[in-house]
Amino acid sequence: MYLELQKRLAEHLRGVLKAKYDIELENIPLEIPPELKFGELATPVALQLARTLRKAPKIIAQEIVAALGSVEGFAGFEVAGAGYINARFDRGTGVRLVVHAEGRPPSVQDHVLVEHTSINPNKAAHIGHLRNAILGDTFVRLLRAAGHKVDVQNYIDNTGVQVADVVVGFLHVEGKSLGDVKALLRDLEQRGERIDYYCWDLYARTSKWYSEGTSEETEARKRLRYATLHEIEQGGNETAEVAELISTAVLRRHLETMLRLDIEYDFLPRESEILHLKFWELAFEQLKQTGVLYLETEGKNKGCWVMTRPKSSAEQDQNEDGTKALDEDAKVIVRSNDTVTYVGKDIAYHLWKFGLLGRDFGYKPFFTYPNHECWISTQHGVEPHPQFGGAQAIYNVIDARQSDPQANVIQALRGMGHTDKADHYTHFSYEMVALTPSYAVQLGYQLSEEDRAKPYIEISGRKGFGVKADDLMDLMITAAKSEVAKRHSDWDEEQTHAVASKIAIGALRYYMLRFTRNSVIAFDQDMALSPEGETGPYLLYATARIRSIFRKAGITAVAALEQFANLGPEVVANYLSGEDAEDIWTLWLRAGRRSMVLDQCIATSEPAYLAKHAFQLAQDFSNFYHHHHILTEEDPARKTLLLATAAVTLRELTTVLSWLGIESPEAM
RNA sequence: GGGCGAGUAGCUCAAUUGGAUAGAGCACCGGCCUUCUAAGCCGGGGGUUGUGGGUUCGAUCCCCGCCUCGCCCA
Repeated sequence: MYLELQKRLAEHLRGVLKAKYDIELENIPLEIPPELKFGELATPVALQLARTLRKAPKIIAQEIVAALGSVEGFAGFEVAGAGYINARFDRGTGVRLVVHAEGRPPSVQDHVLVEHTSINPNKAAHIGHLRNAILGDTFVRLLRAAGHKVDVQNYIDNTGVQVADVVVGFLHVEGKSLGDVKALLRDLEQRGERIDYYCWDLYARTSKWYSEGTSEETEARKRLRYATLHEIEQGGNETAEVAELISTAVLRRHLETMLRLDIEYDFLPRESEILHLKFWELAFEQLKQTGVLYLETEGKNKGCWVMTRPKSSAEQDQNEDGTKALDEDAKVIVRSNDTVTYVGKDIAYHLWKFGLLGRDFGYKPFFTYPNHECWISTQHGVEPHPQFGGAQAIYNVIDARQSDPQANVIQALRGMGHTDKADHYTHFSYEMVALTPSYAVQLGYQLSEEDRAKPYIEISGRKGFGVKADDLMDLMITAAKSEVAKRHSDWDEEQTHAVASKIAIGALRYYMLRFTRNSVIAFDQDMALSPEGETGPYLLYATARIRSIFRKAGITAVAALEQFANLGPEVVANYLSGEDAEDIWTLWLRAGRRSMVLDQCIATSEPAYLAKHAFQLAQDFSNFYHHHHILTEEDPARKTLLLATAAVTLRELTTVLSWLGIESPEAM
């Protein structure tokens, strides 16, 4: 409703400004007033024009209102304050728009690529990875809801130092052979144990092992580490085979972990193929040809291929004679020993994403979801396969610490002349997840006095503060279960577990989404699961209450809305006027804001606005619920309206929750 | 040293990207179950938006200086 009426009013205002003042304004500012008494939409446009028109804003506002006349869907306009124009919706029309028009048909059909999760496949996923995956998955749902065609990618760095470390652990700390590792994998499989958990511990032990012993030993271990990394990058040897086995097994576990949160992927591009298919060599040629990279001939970066960083002051780019000055601050892309940096490989990968590389991965199926297949990169793939890459816009869900390398890749694209692509490259950055001190204690960690006073405890492998994603979900489900069991002693184990899982996962997802991206989340299980406040359970409780009403009323929410559609608009408008109807109208207004909030979320890459919207909807409903008793309402027309209000709230809540990846239980 | 982000109520966070009296949640105090789920609702107190200037009809938001914190690069 809001989106339509907003557009309609903007059109009319544009027309008036053109006809009356010969002014063409591209963006007419339209906002939602702080209070309902100011109407449903307002514009400060008269304030804005006061200067150019050399008139008092109030006069301008009055002239605009007079020229507007009547606009369909609006009950009227008035001038308020210093020169605001407040618009009132026609409530009968508004309600009809909410009932019918809130399911906007998808219109855009561009190809968008979202990359998220991207966990190193060398140990179990932890709580920080959950924020990444939940943010990414939610944004994918939002893009799809808005009509975009989206491919979901999960980039796998299976040849990096992290994988090398765990391989060192298997081969040199534990002294296992390739055969032993194979046997271990079979063994774990049989016992139903998790390889990612096994690696979690082994990785910690290996990190410790590096720093132990005499200085000769630590030196030797360091060399071993890089030799192992090198062998993995090379491929075609036993070390690489161990890495492949382990990283693939851990990757499967990660996909299973994410599936618990209803998170799926379409394609898993791997670092190993980027290396073996020589993506970098192609990119290197393009970078040289476009002059983005140049060979440094002096200074500390002598012999390196470097890329100039953006300068704050452009002066220092050239010497007085016009030659290029020595730029010590340039970003090294190829080191003097001919090895390429991570950023270099990333540039190549992103050329592929935009379809600019001129080479493709091989593809094979890897993981089967109920409704589709997830593919993985390989050197020699199968035919036929779906088409990935070549996107018009990309979003990389990567934490804020990576903003510098991400900026480098964007800069390289721009330097190569792909400005349009660079403009559609979004580093979807987010801050870390930490723990509240009390939750860290609850998890069994020893905290110093100083730590207890902090707002949050940073998760650190070194300090030993880590929470595995699966453990966290298990803990939350257990906690939710005991709450459910308290209230529904008649439910069997299966039903209790199913409802508790929905509550726990919903609580987790909501907690990860309610904060804007660049705020640090101090995670606390009790806060996330709290039935009060801005939490998942509070939202789910609202849906459960509405469902309960319809069970008792003996009709479905859909039927209630159909019945309501038969009521005349005048009747509806009549019931929606007056003081005691304000909370009903507020709820309809809120329900009518969904598509507007969706647009805002996508424009700003900020899913938190929808999380907030859902909360406010639930809050408005709770207020409505306590003021109007639906089932005992004696006036049949009014009862129809009240039921429809509950129905539309349920529809909106469940729709928005599904976009947030949260499923609501029938009862709780 | 350079770059990015942040500083808002006792605490954790918002603020439709320059708009009306800066809003929520938690915590605290008081009230509400014989009626659709009290995992709820209603009411109350609580603010010099780090700081000093600037831009303008109007600044939490934009510009400049300073202070503090976090991260990245060197």
